[in-house]
Amino acid sequence: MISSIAELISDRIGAMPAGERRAAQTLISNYPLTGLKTVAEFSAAAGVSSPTILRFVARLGFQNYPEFQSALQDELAAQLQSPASRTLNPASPGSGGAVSPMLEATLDNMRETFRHLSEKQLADIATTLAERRGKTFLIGGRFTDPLARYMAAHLAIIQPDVYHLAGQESIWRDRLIDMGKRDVLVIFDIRRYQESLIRFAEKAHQRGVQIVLFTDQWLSPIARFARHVIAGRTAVPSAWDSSAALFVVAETLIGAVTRQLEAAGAKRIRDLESLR
Amino acid sequence: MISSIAELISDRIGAMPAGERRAAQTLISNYPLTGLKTVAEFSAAAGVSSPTILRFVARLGFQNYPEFQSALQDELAAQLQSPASRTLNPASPGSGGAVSPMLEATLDNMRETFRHLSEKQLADIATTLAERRGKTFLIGGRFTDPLARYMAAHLAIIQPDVYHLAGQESIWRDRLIDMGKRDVLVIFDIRRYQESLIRFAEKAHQRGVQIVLFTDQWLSPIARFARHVIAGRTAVPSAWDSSAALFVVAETLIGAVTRQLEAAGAKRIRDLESLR
DNA sequence: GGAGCACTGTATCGTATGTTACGTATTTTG
DNA sequence: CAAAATACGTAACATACGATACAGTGCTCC
Repeated sequence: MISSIAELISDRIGAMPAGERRAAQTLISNYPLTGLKTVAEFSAAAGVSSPTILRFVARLGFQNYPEFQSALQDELAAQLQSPASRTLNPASPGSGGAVSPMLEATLDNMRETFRHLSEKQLADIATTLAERRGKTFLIGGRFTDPLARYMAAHLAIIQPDVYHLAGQESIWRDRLIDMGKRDVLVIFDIRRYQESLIRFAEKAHQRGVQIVLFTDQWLSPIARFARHVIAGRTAVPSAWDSSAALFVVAETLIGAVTRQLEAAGAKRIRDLESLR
Repeated sequence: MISSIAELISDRIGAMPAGERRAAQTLISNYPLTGLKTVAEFSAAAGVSSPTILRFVARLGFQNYPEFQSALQDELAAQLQSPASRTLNPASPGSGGAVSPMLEATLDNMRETFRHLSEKQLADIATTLAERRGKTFLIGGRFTDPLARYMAAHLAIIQPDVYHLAGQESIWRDRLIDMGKRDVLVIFDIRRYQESLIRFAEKAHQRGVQIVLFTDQWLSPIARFARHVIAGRTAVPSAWDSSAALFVVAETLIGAVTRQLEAAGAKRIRDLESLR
């Protein structure tokens, strides 16, 4: 079975005329980037004419050039999104043998999640949470609401006016009345994205509330309304998605907010310390 | 110094208008593939119009869209040629920020936690949860109760009679009446260990309830009464302890229980699948 | 050695793509 | 609250891109 285009090419390169073979070799030698460029660039790189490139692509079974490029992009996407398949490192020695693939996937998810998350972004979000002039609300979906609770439990200690929105939809929907521009709403929403949350986010957005969204890599529709979006990886070899990466981001944010408030010499923090 | 376009974006994303920010977030969440597609596709993915994409690209300093795409391709080329550099921001210079140390510590915690946790232990605990003949109760402390909720949210789907004990102490204390030998109680308790939880665990133990304890490496006093103890590492460079390792163990257990029930051909699992 | 065939490049065409101008909506500022 | 400024989308435009027809070239086989 042929799974990648590279395999497909090396499979058929023998049955190709000279010009197309040059095209194939050029593509393989710089795979898959040359194939993502224009036909003209590809042909120039291979030293052949554009029609030859198109004939080459047609011989591989693609209807047209864009279809060929899409296939390459899909392949690249799969490659980039699953770094696990790329790590040929045979079982790091410190792990001491058979570690569950579940853990490995989770660790990968975290690295990937943070790779797409710069220090600056995190600092910005922390600032949003630390310097908000109004109130902070937190809410989550079916499986992620515990994360909202976890974050709320910490933030509520170092800041006043932190509220977790719990219970029935009708209950927190009515709390929209209290929300305005100076407030921050932290939402956790991974697929399948919940209608009720989306509606809630939209209305909050209309009221000028700043929204911080924790979601998965496919981005909840709420991203439309969000001021800040954190996209965590959720794929693990299990029947369920993993929220572990988002959990770690949440903890990191809690730490960052705490540090900012400390640095700002917030009175509340000093009071807290004197209480301990 | 800014070396990658991703950095450039996250550096300026704060100073962008809403539409362009959505474009930026969409690109980052699926970096860099979205940027390699056409303007129309990019704009559709981000939910904005094409001109917004072009303005976004212009704001990043590119003269036109093709130039932007070329830059992305060059970056990708460099990345593909040196796969080593793809593991996390390699000691990103000037990272006075506390993100990397925090993440590193968390990852270490997980490895350490699982190093002291054999496959067999996990399997045993999963079996305890899967083959229990009575009910499952879950409860946690001030910061760990969300973990109990998270686990309950999943288990309650694949099993009947799973209850999270919430609210005031007096409420769940009274539920002791319902508990007996065939039941399982999952407790999350890290320091400082909560008196109320310890009392509760003791009474449950006296009634013959099987206790599964999630705690930190210093072991909650509840360990005396527990049938199974999971000791997670919690130390991170932050003002707070981290529950991330325990969270991952919880997720792993959820997955293991699910698998066991599937393997046992539980009717409920089949019914669930037919519902989807 | 000549006829047939396959391969490749040049030139042209239609179209999809990036680009720009303009009007409307939204936000910011005095 | 008014007015300016900024941001955003619709629609029209020009370009560059992929596709195709056709002619030239080299090779094979009789």
